[in-house]
Amino acid sequence: MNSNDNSVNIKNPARRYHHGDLRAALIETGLELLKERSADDMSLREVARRVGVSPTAVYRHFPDKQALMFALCERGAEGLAQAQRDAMEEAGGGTQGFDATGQAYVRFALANPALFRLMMTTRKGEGELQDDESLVSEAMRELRRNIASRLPPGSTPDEQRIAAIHAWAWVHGMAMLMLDGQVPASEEILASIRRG
Amino acid sequence: MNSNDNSVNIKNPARRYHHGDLRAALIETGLELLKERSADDMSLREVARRVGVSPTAVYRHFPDKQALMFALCERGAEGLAQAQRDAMEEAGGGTQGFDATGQAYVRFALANPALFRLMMTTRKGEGELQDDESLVSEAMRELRRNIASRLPPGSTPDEQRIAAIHAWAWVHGMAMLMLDGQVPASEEILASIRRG
DNA sequence: GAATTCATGTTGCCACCGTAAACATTGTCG
DNA sequence: CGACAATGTTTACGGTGGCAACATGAATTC
Repeated sequence: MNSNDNSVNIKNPARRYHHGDLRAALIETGLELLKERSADDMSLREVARRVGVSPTAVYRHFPDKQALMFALCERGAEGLAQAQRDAMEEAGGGTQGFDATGQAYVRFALANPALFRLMMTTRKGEGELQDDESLVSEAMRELRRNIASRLPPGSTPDEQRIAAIHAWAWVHGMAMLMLDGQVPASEEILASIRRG
Repeated sequence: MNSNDNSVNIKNPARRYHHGDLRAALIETGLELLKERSADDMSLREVARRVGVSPTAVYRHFPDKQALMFALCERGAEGLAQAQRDAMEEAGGGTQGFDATGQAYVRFALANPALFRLMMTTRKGEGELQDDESLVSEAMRELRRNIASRLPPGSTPDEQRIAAIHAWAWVHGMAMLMLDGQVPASEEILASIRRG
């Protein structure tokens, strides 16, 4: 009944040589580990240890540690996007919904500090420069769409773009300052995030 | 004529057993290294190597690596505070000055990415909870003072506090998104940081 | 000025890390 | 059944932060 057992062969309870679905297990365990440690303090070896597999087995499924971390980021980005959608829907759209997405952003960061940090510092292609889409900025599509509808009519696309960036920066700064302990993560301050 | 030679004994150009001012040299070299590598990729041993000293010599001046990093943060915080004051003064105070400090904040982050990140993730006492003052938030005193004067008269201290936090979060989010490559660090966007 | 003390270096070591290379086991397909 | 490909393990290497023991030399005391 161990829900963390991502193994496919459940016939024999004894240790099998082949895990069954090691890749998924590594990701799941990695995500759990990120609830206890920062991404920097999380070692590939520890993930492997928890899954009950040798350190180098990981390399059958990920070219290097960074690739594993990237997989964790993808999961995180999904979660953030989902949280955004849920918040918008639950608040019934409109201004209320817009405020709710901002607060949901910060709450997601506070609930998953290590993962959130990792997501932010990880870019899509490991190469230096990117086109303009990162994992996270995809999750921000909702935001961008809603920003547009909240601007005075006749705004140029450039104005919309900048307004979206400013709104994102605002909540993102809030999240980071709280994560870094520079600003208390109090409900009072959380609630003050409104009226983009 | 090596300006990086923080040694006191300059008589003998040959390697001396005692460095002279190793502590200062370590900090200076650490800051230089932070211009090339992220804080995580910077090793205590590499700093020692650059200074030309054995790795464990560092421990005569800092209890552990974190303590060295903390010393770098202190320098960084000074630099940031200075940049803020300079910007305010150069712009001649007032609204112009206020906008200038915000842009100076982001520009400082872009100019010292690794140091800025380190400063933000490092808290004063290594213990969990803090009183409300961090290294960086000291540098933000200027901001807080100016925020107060830009609010409608009769604002409560609480409103002032929250307004300052929002202003800080805004520029901080801008800085982080640019550092993380989520938003281009273009002059256009930089210039859009005004009217707190 | 010589002897002693103490701050400040060094060497050697340990456990841990990421990861490459070689080998072992097992599921799959002809 | 037999061969092959996929997926594990073992071993090993260089790098890391940090501890303990030792070496050096500058400052302090007689």
